[in-house]
Amino acid sequence: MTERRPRKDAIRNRAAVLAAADALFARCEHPEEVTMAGIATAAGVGKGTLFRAFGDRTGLIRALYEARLEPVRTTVEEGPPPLGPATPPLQRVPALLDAILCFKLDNRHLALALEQTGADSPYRTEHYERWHALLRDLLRRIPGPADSGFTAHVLLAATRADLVEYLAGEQRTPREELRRQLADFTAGVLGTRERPGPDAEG
Amino acid sequence: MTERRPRKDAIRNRAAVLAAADALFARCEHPEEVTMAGIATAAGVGKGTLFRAFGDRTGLIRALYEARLEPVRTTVEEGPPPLGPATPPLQRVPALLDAILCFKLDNRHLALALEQTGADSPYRTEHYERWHALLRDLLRRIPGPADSGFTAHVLLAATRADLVEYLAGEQRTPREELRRQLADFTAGVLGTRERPGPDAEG
DNA sequence: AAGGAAGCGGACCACTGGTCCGCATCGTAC
DNA sequence: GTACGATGCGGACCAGTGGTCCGCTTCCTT
Repeated sequence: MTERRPRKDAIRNRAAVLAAADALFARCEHPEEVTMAGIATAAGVGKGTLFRAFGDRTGLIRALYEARLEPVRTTVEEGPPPLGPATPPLQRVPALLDAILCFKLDNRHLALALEQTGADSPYRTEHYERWHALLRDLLRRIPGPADSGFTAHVLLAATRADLVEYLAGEQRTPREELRRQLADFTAGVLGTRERPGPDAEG
Repeated sequence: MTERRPRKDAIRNRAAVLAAADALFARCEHPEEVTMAGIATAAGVGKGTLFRAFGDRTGLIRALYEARLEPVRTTVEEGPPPLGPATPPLQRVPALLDAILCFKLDNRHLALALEQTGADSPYRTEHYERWHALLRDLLRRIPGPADSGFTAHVLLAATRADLVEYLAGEQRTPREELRRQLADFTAGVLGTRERPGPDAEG
């Protein structure tokens, strides 16, 4: 329990590094062209400081990602409907997926950088496990013969960073259309799709 | 038009490189520990030969992958049902996805190596475009309000190499169970699942 | 047989993530 | 305020990667 508080220069440097990295990832097209040395320079610190504070490149990216994701997580875990825990599963599942999709759209560069850290599978990260567990539990409360765990994986795969990047960034699919497509697909999986209707195909 | 045939030593070397790379990828757990120099040494050629024949690392992996995939492609394009073109969409879609899943299970290392080539998105490859176009066209012939293109992307995302690796390799999901889960999910998406309640046109 | 084209190979290069340790900075005890 | 040990800093340094280059070898053609 002798958790000594970090020194104030350490705190300042950590913040500077995170800010610099965030800016660099936002500015650059391909995440791999953001190097550790570049981040260090941009933050005005030495490389050693980066590795001391975050362990390695993956650790830095993960820290950045988690920081950005934190508001979403809070809203999901203790916010009001339709994202919060009080929402019935049939509405919460699509709301959750939409929130994740929007997050990835708003943080494409970061999400891409994180998933592209080839070293370890993107499935063994804490935040993936969390989303998956939540989604799986929600799906379990919705009648349907398909395996909830697998369905949760596939629904999450529909929001993978590189797919989102491909559709939104390269194919220029507009944000709202992408959201609608995901919602439609989700509705189909959940069986909540409105029956024969005027589906205005755009 | 003046396509000169390659010299015979070039042909021999190319084959040797492909064989050596295949063996190395099969032997190693993580694809990134297979280096170009290692492949060259194992094949008994110089590094220059690798790059001359395949352009870069991605080119080599892609060539290997396409070579392995070729039988599947042939079966799909001109084979008998349920994979061949004579099959009605409602049966061909699940058959196609099952074939892709099995292929990835049988070639996990290669598929992983290919998808992990972070440089370019896995969505802009020739074979992905081919699978996607085929799947999308099949889906178009099945009534359903969801966007066929997007649905095709998500169904293909369900067979992504790292997800398959995670489920089969790390979580030890048995092959047959994985196939069943994918089939179940697909059936749900297609609406071909025997449903107790409201059946749409099907 | 001879000449030129195609291909070879491995030293070489640029650059990366990551380490290391002498030195500056900080928090604390007096 | 000052002295002092602990904490953190920084950038030279390292190992190892993908990729290039060019003198030399092998092959094909005539």
